[in-house]
Amino acid sequence: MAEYSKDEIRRIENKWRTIWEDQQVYKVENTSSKPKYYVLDMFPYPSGAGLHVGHPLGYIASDIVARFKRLKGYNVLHPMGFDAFGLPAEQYALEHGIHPAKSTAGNIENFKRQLRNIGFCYDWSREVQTCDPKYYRWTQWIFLQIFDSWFNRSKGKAERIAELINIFESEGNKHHPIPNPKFRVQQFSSSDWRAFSEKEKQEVLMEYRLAYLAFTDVNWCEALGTVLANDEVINGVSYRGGFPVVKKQMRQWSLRITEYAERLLKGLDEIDFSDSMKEIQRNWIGKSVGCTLNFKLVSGQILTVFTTRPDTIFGVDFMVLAPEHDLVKEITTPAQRAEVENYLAYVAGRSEVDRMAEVKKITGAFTGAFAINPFNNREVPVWISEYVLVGYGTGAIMGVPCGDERDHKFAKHFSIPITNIIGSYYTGNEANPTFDAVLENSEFLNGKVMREAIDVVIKKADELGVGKRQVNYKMRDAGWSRQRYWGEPFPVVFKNDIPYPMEEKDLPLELPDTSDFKPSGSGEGPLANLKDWINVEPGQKRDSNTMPTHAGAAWYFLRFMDPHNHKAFADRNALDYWNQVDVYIGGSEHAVAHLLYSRLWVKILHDLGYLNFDEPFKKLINQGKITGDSRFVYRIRGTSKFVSAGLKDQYETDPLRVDVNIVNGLELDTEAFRKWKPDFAEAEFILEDGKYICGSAIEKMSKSYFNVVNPDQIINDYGADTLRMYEMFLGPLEASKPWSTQGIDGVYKFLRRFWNLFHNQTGSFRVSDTEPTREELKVLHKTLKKVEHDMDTFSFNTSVSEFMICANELTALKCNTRKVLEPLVIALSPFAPHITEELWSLLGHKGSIVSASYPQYDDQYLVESAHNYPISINGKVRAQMQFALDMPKEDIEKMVMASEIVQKWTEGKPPKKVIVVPGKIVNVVT
RNA sequence: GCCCGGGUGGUGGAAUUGGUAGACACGCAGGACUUAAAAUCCUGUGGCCAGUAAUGGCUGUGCGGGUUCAACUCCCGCCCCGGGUACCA
Repeated sequence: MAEYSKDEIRRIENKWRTIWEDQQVYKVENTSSKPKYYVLDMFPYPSGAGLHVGHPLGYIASDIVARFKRLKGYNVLHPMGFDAFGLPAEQYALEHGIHPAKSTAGNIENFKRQLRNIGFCYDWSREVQTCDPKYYRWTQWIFLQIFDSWFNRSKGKAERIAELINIFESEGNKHHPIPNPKFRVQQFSSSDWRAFSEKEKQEVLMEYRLAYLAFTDVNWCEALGTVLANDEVINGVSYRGGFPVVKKQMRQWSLRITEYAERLLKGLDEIDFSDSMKEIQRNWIGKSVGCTLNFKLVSGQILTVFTTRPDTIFGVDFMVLAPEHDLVKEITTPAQRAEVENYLAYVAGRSEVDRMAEVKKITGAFTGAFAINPFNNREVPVWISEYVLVGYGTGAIMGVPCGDERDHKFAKHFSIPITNIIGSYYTGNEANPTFDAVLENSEFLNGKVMREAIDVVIKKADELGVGKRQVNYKMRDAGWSRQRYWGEPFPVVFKNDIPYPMEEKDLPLELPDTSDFKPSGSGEGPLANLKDWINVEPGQKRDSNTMPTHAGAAWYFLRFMDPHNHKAFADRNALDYWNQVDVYIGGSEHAVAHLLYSRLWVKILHDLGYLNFDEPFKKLINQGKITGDSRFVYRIRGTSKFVSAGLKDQYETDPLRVDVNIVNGLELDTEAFRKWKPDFAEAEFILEDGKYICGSAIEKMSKSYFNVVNPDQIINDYGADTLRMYEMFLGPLEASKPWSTQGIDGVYKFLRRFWNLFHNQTGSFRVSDTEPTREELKVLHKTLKKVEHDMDTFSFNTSVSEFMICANELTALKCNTRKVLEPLVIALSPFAPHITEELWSLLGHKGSIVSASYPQYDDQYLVESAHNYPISINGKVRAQMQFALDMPKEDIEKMVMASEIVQKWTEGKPPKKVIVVPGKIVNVVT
């Protein structure tokens, strides 16, 4: 009947895609007697460029897991949606005048078409789009819940603002100090609280809210007209477009993620993320344990520093304040005023980029003030320098040049004398941050090892009342306002400059339709241009900003559980049933932002009682990037002659990227090249060995590098099953690798060979009902065991190899018995769903293979026949030696040797079994 | 600089986590089929040496040491590549 040809593949794949859709084969219910399993992909941002072969890598892996788990009897949630708000659509609108809603919808359609072609088992009835008002109604609702909560430090969890108000009314804030030490009110009693005006009360509450409005230093990007999050700024420029970014004070929404720093850190121990991912998050949170120390200044003020190394207290030779530190103006002596002001002017004139570029540059100014070391009353000079940051710790440090590299350079540069407290550990040339030195010149610490002295000093400081234990975090609160149009509006109304939450019944606050997306420029968002919308009624205004894309993405995995609910973000039963995402697959580029915000939102929702879990993702897999493999041609300067790569050094050439699709390996299709662009129609070539050889480079896959390979093309040439298996075959899921079609034929040949097992030479379907031989069963069970094992470790590349071996062996055995082939069809179906559906129906089954159950392997077929020999130790049979049947006789001596060795090392612990192959002990089971 | 990964044939990559390194696939070479080519199938394929041959020997997992009966795997030192981070006290 049919050969596994291009036409047949197309017929089979189209047929099954249609059946899957028409019969809603992948629809999943929220109620089931089966155990649940939740497999999730990081939903894509639907860019205009469409999918390239790099995108589906993770989707294919998760699809395999989802199909496998389904066959294993789980009720599997495997949804897909779109992270559809975002900057690129808005930039596109500014440049082309096409409304983001329109371009986004078009892009989503294209993505869905491409995804459909790969044969994923998504339950599309659960699709969500973050820009859909029915969706972002709940993004806004959750935001309001966060707005309506505060972090109770004594309980370590979020609570409702109403509870905080109760506390204030009964006891003021003595047990719950204001998180911000600079707020104008710090302590208030219950009667103070009652005496506050409404505005004052709201201002105080704002200092506690987990979503709050405050003047903060933000990353302002003039070119984009918006504020960027820290993770959207790379090396001082915007991650999109590479525009300069400056610090600016603006009234912004922020999420008080810092309150959750400790729980976010602790939670990492309970979830299965890769070491590198956990490490990135830990670094981002940046916990450091140390203490504060108070230095009295000669002029009377108290200067508090934070240090992780109180053990070096006797090595303090100077103090440094951040230039922006509050004390600077106050303590500067008249003699130093000019120098300090000069320096402040210099610092103010430096942009983020300058500072980034010149991190190593040493600058500073002496204030003229002196601080008194509380432990030995030594007076040390107080300096200011930009290497001390206002935002971290107390904005001031104690300088210990012998132990800290930056302090050392600073001391050398300004000729400050250096005290050595670590003896020979300090050479005089560079600082040594060791913990192991025995302290010298350190009075009561002399003779102590540094790491042990830390606690001694903290205790002593506490006794003397000059310091206390302190934990600091690098992480900042998350800026949550964007001066953009294409995002979720904030569901609040300002009255008297105080934001009040909108009522739930009035949600969603829909994004107004407009064609004016231009930022207002002043720092207000484009929504400020829409006066009717902004001004609700006299004295009542809306927020002109919108939320960042992270908002919609911070909880979408919850919405998938119950996507059409009008009454809640998801029904409680559905949330309890689906619970955590069992496996989350996506790129490591979301290591900090998305994954931290998702974890934060889930923790808050958990604290407020909406969820019974407080980590969203049980296991995270980071699929590697598939990089592009670019090709270059070399044009001789000023001509239209192109020289082959091996000869290019003989000429003066310019490299040009050429479309990878007209290069075969490294050999350029010169005809196709002439047709590629009109400029090259007249191209001439200098060949080597009759071929034009291109240069190559591995770089990211990008349209502008002409190295994009579109999956549609591969599917057209080989079919989706080949694409799926080939992407898995390419290498370990988590490894990055360049895309290359070298080898795709091997996968294609495997599928054809597999197909041919079921067909005779003329292409007719022919499967026998004869009993399988032991050898055939061995091949079957070996494959089933290997593949099932690989599922646990996500080693799909070796599974594909195993299937290839299996097909080769069964072909050699001329196996065509149903009892072997049918289980294999099921086992292969997660990898190659189309071909297996077709074979499944040819085998006479009605309905989709998804309702089949996964075959269990049986170890009895895998046991090797072997000779068992007893080993006597001290006259008693203590162990069995197992030998392969075909072991030659001359290896007997080696056996004896081996058993002697065994006796030698198992004193008292005789092994149960020793497995030997010629000349070697393979395994000793004790 | 610091913190994570990683380095295995011509290529992508296997190796049950300390047990016959190089599975599987690509590529290449040879053969079969064909008038020919493509496709397909079969055989060989880390390197060096010996042998007509079957085969045998040596060597071999970035470099240098070490532990072990046994090391790609563990330990110490170094080199290189990829990712994260960047004055965080």
